Amino acid sequence: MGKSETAPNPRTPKKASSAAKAQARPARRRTATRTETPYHHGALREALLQAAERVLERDGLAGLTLRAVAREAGVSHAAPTHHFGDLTGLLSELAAIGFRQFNAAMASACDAATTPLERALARPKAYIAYAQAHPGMYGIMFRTERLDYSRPSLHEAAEASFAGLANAIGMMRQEQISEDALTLNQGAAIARAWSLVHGFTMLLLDGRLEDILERMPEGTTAERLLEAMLTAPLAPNIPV
Amino acid sequence: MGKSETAPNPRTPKKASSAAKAQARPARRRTATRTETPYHHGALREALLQAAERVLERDGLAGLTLRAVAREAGVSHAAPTHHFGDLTGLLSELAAIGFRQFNAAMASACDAATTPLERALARPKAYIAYAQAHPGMYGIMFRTERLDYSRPSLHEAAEASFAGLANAIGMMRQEQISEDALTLNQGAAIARAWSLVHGFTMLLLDGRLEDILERMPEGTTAERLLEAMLTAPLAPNIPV
DNA sequence: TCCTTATCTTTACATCGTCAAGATTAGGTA
DNA sequence: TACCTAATCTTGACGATGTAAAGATAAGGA
Repeated sequence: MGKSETAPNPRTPKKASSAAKAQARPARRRTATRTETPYHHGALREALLQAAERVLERDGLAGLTLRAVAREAGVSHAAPTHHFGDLTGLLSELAAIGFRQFNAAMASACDAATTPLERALARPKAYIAYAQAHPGMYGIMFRTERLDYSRPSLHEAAEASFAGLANAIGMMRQEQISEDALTLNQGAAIARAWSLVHGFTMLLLDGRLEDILERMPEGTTAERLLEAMLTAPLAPNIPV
Repeated sequence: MGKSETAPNPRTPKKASSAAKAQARPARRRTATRTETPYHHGALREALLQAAERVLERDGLAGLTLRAVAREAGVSHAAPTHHFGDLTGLLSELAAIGFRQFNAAMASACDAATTPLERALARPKAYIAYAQAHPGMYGIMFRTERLDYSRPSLHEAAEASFAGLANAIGMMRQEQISEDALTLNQGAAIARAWSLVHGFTMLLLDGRLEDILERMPEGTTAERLLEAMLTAPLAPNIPV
């Protein structure tokens, strides 16, 4: 596609889109109509984040570049810099959004559960369901190396995710889990639950579980395998 | 560092390094000494893979580029193309090497174990030990999206890794695990073991377990947490 | 000895992240 | 209201990357 990088700003007008035509825009003639594409966007930061989410869903992790996001939002390639600093900044803010979506999905799944077994399975199921529905977002959150957890939004969202996990483990073990002190068994339980579901999800998204699924009784889905993994009895005298 | 990309090939002479000096090499005068830097490397493929491993250890995943590998090996930036096709090819061959190292480490750890408990813990411990010792390599194997499993070397090495896991699970369960048919419980056991250790390793390498480790009894190491995670009794009536 | 082919270099191109400088406008201040 | 500072956005440039094409060089068989 010829789509030259230096083409005039094709941002779509937000309101009063009428009478906005035949604008060759030779160099930059503004202050007249004002309805076409204002120099100042007004809410570019949010627009960029939404554009990034679209690009991520459309082109995957590899296609998510600063310039692609700027193109998708219809601004110049350097516009994101002012709002996010650099690529790490954009990815971090996007990851924060992902964590919030993620937490919300697990919380609502948890609320809908009634029996103890349902409650125990609700979070893991919601976990992999979110990852399968938004693999790009999950990759931003857990696969990328370029994340800056010193950013408050990301730090808070990730912290909330961890707190939700710890809380769920506490509920299952029917004991209070303190904020700043964990027993060995408590830490082990949290690490086990997190590792299990996170590892399963990574392997699933990477297609590494297909070998297993193919060799299992036909019709075995990933969700069924997850359920079996979480509930199947352990062999005697064997810790894992 | 001025290190111009077009500087004359600085490959170090392999043997007979004497009498190889004062070579301004104005344009390309070869066929005379032959001891300096032959146009044909002779074993460039292996040299590139070793260079890639060095670059990976030195500069991490982000620094591992085709051109950096070529520089490290002292050849032109397009030389790797002929041997690996593209970046995916190089990464895939490197990942295959990683899987072989990985399998060897786990196998030897397994052989050294005597008691059943040791045998059960030997593989997981060797798994995270390898990942901690070679985080770059582990990243190539499990974090990169650019891997081509249709390459025979990578396919075989990854398959061997999986077979080793399935075999270990079979030993622990004291049952034969067939090549092409898995019961639900067998598949669940394999998925559980793999997910647990893989997830734990990813979280550990990403620094996401530090929050947990800090809050646990002081002196708790990652290895201790792993051990507890694998052996701590599960709470009653709770599957996870 | 010659010639085909594999190997390696050179050159070029599109794309990327990032920086610096300029253009434009919003919003407070007189 | 008029101005002015600062925020916002664009333009242009730079070095780095992956990849393709074309040329140079040497290896190995005919």
